[in-house]
Amino acid sequence: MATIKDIAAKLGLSPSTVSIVLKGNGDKRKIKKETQQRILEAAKELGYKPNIQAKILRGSLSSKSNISLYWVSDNRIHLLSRFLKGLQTTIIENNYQFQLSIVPYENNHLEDVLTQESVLATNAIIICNPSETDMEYLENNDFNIPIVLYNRYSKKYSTVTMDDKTIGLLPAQIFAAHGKKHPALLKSPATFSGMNIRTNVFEFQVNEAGMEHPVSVTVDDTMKGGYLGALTLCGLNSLPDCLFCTSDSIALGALKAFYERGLHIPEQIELISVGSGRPEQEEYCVPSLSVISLPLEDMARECLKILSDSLSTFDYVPKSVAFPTPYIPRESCPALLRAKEERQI
Amino acid sequence: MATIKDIAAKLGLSPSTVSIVLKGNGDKRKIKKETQQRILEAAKELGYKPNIQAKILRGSLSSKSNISLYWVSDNRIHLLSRFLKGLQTTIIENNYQFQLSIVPYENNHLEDVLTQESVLATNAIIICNPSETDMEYLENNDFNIPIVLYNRYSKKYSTVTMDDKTIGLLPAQIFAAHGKKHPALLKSPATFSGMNIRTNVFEFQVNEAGMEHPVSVTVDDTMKGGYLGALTLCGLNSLPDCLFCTSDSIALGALKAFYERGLHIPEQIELISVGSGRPEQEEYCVPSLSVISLPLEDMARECLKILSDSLSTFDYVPKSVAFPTPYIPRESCPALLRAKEERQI
DNA sequence: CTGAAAGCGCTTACAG
DNA sequence: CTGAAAGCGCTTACAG
Repeated sequence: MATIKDIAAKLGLSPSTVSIVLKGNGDKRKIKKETQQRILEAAKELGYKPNIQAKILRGSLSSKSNISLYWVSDNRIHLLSRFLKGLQTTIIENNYQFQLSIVPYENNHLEDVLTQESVLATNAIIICNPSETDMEYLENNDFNIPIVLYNRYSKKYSTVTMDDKTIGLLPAQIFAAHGKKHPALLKSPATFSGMNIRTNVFEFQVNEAGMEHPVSVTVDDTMKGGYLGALTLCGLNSLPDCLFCTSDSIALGALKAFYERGLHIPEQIELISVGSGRPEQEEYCVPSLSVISLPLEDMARECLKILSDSLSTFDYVPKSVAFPTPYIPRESCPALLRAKEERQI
Repeated sequence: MATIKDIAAKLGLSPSTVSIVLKGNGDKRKIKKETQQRILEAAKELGYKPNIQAKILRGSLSSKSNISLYWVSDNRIHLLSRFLKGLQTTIIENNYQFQLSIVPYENNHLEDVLTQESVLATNAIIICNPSETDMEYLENNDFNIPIVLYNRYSKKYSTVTMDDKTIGLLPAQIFAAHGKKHPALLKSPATFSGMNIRTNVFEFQVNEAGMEHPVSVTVDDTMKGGYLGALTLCGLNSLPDCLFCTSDSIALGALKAFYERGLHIPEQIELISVGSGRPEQEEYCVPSLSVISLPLEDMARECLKILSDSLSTFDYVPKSVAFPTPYIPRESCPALLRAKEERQI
């Protein structure tokens, strides 16, 4: 990497002069036009790239703490805006002096981007969506800065979690209370163990309640996936009378399929989804979606709080916070007025 | 801001020792336990915050270029994920060595965050959603680094735009070709002049085509806004037979209202929306949305390309790229087979 | 019109 | 067990 010194050496000038010209103050400081030309050309030729770390350091600019947010770059990216919203609100509310960097990574390849070197370049880290493989990498390495995991369990790092058991339990209990007998499950391939907990608990609890063993269809975590999965359900000899979807995307796709097949929701099939998407979308689809609501924004806020505390107290002892996932009944599975388990949890 | 030197001075130790302990290598380097304790306590007491710029500089880490993305922190934040997706794909495809920072700002208050000081701390900038006030600030100030504006016009900065005229023109032409007479418009308050262009051109063109003057309702740019706006339309003495919505959110809310009122789309009212949201959502709502498609991802990609070129060639001459906004007919306004203006534009 | 020198905060190899 | 010194790349106040 070429530096100002390199350019100066090449041209037989001093670093001062080169710096002045590169900063665009050549005219103001009356550097000869010709000299300016030579400097700019040399910069281009040598591929000069200003080193902003040096600029910041030199200028004693009130440098903000850098928080790096690691987010997987697959179709979970559309959840990022809810999470970011939570972070930004918190930053503004608390007047946190944070610079937020987004680091994309590929599923199972966290280790490619979260290196010891990259850790040196930030003050604290939020890690979202790590797979089992990624978690193993995290557990087997040491990074001497505050790190918080979003929705993952660890003894080594701070965590902000929700209760995956409840997410599977609630829909099963509600369907049971509604007298349903034939449950179905539209799920996407598990990208972390919590997803298996959700679906396993649902299947277990549905059995406990004396319902049939659920029909389970694994689909892509997209609206198209949900659409195709629901078509599969429609093709069965006997239709399910209730359906649990593991994401909003899947549920929204399923709604379209049921509509096209002339199936009435909730009359023929009650539907509850994991509320991972935008609440506004859940409210304004037809029929509106009953969901187990995931408090992404609140969790994002808590991630930042934990990091902020760690940074200011210099205390990196792992801290864990779990968030409730309340059930929000809407049209796709209306509340029974008498049912006590459907009160806000 | 306390530094390592401050801590060393306070304790009568050398900066070396303090650095070693703070980095977590105290045991490895056999620093007395007691000394370590004193250092950590002093760090906490003085509010020590490691200066990562200094760390990076000192370590000669292959520092990435920092690209700052300025995005307004109101409900437009849900569009951010599409934009980010475009950026991330480009970064990965081209193996760009960029660190991406997200800088939130309040509408009309870009000047609070985009300061000369903050510009020193980054290599290049993408500015999204500036208001007229924000644009004025930009036009009246000089920043000596590459800056690209997303969806705004400027002679001073590079721009990546779409054709706002076409966005208003197409729906009017299509409704006219379909023989519609009673147009309506659901729009949100203009946050930049391009939005006025879209709606003005629509209103003008609809008149040109001999249709009635459109009923125009201004609503919040949310699904709720669209829902309420559509209810207003339903309450009119004579219903519109076609409707142009200035965002996906508005259109989706409107769909719900029409459904509840028993109005059939497209039979009774044809609907075209500005396709600002997720394409998957447009496809899987009921009925699916006909949209003027905004190529956010491609535009994001182009923003990054322009900055990357500027950075490598050291050439900050403004460059402008305009993107087409193709019409995508779906169920809410099906294509007439014969209509030539409905071929992909 | 251009250059020499100091220093931003940190870490490391070396010395003791 | 701890310290003195050098240097990462840059900019600025000063000198000439």
